[in-house]
Amino acid sequence: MLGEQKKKERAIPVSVIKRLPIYYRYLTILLSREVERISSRELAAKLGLTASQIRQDLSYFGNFGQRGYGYRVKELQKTIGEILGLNNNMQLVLVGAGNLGRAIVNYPNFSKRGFYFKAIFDNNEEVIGEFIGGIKVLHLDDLAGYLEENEIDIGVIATPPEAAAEIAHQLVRGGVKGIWNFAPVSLNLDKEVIVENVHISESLLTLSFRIKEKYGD
Amino acid sequence: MLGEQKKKERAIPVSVIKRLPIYYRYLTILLSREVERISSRELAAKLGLTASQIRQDLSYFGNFGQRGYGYRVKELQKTIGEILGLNNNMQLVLVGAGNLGRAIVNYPNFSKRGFYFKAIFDNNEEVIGEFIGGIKVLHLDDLAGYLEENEIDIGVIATPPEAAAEIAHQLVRGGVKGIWNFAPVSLNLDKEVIVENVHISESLLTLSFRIKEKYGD
DNA sequence: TAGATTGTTAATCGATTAACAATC
DNA sequence: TAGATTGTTAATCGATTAACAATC
Repeated sequence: MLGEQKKKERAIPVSVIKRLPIYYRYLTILLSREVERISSRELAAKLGLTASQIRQDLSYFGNFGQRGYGYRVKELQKTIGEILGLNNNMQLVLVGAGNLGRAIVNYPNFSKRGFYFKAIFDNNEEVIGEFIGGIKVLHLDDLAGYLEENEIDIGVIATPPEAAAEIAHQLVRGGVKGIWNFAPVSLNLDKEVIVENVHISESLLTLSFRIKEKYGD
Repeated sequence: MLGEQKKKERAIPVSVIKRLPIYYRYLTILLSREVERISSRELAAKLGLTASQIRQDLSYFGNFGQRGYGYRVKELQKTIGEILGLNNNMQLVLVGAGNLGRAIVNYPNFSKRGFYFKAIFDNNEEVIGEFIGGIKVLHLDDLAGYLEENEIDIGVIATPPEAAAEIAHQLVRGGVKGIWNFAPVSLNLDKEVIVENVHISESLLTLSFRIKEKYGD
């Protein structure tokens, strides 16, 4: 395909990477509505961005548009999916079978996008043996052994903060490529491992600040 | 206090606001360890930032440090808490009593930081009447009426994406100041309302991209 | 063709980093 | 005082926006 050959070798800024999932989600919706084409201007209006920014972002990966026409939704959605690695069949384990862990495992469309939960671990005897999203909960003590015997790409941490550091180390020793961390701690890990943090409560504090700023003290 | 008088009138960049909760969390940990002082250099090392950046950030709000000494942990923690509005007693309602909603309501320390969940709404007859975190689940149909009779600051949306837009509108009509949105949709709302999105799955796609980028296709 | 919209270069804007005088 | 570290200004870096030739 034309786009791939023209792919630039400049490094992709994090800010661009973070917008790709936003594009992907909206294009998927457009696709389900059988919309065939969309211009950078329309897309920008819907997502609260600028047309320039979208064209600039996409240009990092190739030429997907057609001058005078816009972008073909189906093609662009597929290509962004490929850029994001959604066809790479990632194997995941979850540690922490509380409400948050359950919410994550039961999140729809993960398997459709190539993310497969293979095992769940917890240290609470009461939940061990239980099935969540069709997956049996194993004892946390079996995590290291499990990781030795199975090739896992991503470890998901949904435990209380006290437990997170030790679990992260086990995951790293077990050879995961990335950690998706929901525990409210800064994991100081080897730079080799890619860590994506979701610090839920921090965004509530940000919201609180913005409300205070606007409505006064 | 000295700091407050010197407060600058320049607008606070979003990037700075987003780091305040990070500082706050770590200072709270230091405080629990009875650490008395910390320098911008030490703080930077722990949080993966630069000392310059931290000093620059804090200077938006006043002069909290002491030259040659650093920052008093207790004072700085308290001050950042005030900046974030953690003493403002925010009233919240949650819509959506699934796993994610339960995880949010049961998140520790919210009430300690001034966030109070007052009511929970769902449309699933099976959960209505149930108590979650000590709060009774009411029927979604009662949301509008509840908001009329109670002054709520923040509405939390933890529903499937299809329901989110309509609920957001009800929350806005009901007079909330901010929306904390966990549903994977872009809410196109009146600019008056402050929206903070937590799009969990998008960060998994970002992680996937980074893994793919590093380990090849 | 005429109109529309991309892809890309250049200009602007904003955020981070460096440097250092002020000062505890 | 001497050493340390802030607060702040200036320099750098990076990201966004504007502009427009290329072209469908």
